[in-house]
Amino acid sequence: MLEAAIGKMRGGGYKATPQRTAVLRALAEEQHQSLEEIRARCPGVGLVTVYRTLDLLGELGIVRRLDLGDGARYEMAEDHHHHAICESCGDISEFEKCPLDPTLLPLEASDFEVRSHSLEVYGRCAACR
Amino acid sequence: MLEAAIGKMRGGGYKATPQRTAVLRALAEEQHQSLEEIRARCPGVGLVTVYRTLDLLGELGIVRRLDLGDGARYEMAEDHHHHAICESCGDISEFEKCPLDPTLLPLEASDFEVRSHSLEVYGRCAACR
DNA sequence: TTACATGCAAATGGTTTGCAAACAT
DNA sequence: ATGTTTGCAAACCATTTGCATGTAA
Repeated sequence: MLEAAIGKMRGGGYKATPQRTAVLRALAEEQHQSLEEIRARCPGVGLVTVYRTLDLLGELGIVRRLDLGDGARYEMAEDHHHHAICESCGDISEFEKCPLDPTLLPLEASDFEVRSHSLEVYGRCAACR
Repeated sequence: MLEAAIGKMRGGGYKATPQRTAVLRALAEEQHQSLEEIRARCPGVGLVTVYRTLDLLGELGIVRRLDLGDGARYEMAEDHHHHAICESCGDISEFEKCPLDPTLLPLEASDFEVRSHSLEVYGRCAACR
């Protein structure tokens, strides 16, 4: 899992430094973390380096950056899932099953080449109803 | 269209000032505009007021704030549509038809009450292929 | 060895806040 | 009259950049 990411980095001509792998490990521990959450998981790594590493990993397609209303969040791109955001308490949960019906995608017909997608569902969670 | 939004504002105990309606009119002119684009459409309104108005309209559920990778963008919440973002040139296009298959939504079964959703498709547009 | 990576401090830029003047009801 | 809204300037805070030092390959 991390091996693949490290391989991608090396393949791109980038060095697999301790800081970069530390950030990677932090990312693997939990979905959609904020920068501070990530940073808390790799205390030895400087703030600027975390930013630059996330940037690099983003370009390599290893991490995905998202903004669900509060600030920026990051997650491993590989594990495809979607978000359910409670508008009342702000809790974010995930679900794996993708309710997209590909035959209903109008882009199939057009010249747009679909590479990935992102789906967020907003509403109220069980606790807030 | 704007009438409904104005009514909602008044209903919430807020005044429908010229500045606020100017921002509303600006929003109605085009989808997913950046703050500066909105501002260009209502030159007389102060920067801070635009921010505060967008904030207010957001709370009232009239506008939706989104972040597609570049900064924040805003659009009228009422017109439900989705985004196709070209990863190469950054162009954003919309499509109306919603490819969501509601029966595949796993949340239906759980206690999460779905109010709205947001879908973005990433890939390459016709011009960039 | 050597080009790449790190980290501090400082710069930046979008967004928010304090406060006094203008306004709607 | 009274409470709301506006707008400037200043404060704020997340993110980026310059540059000297450290390090992976």
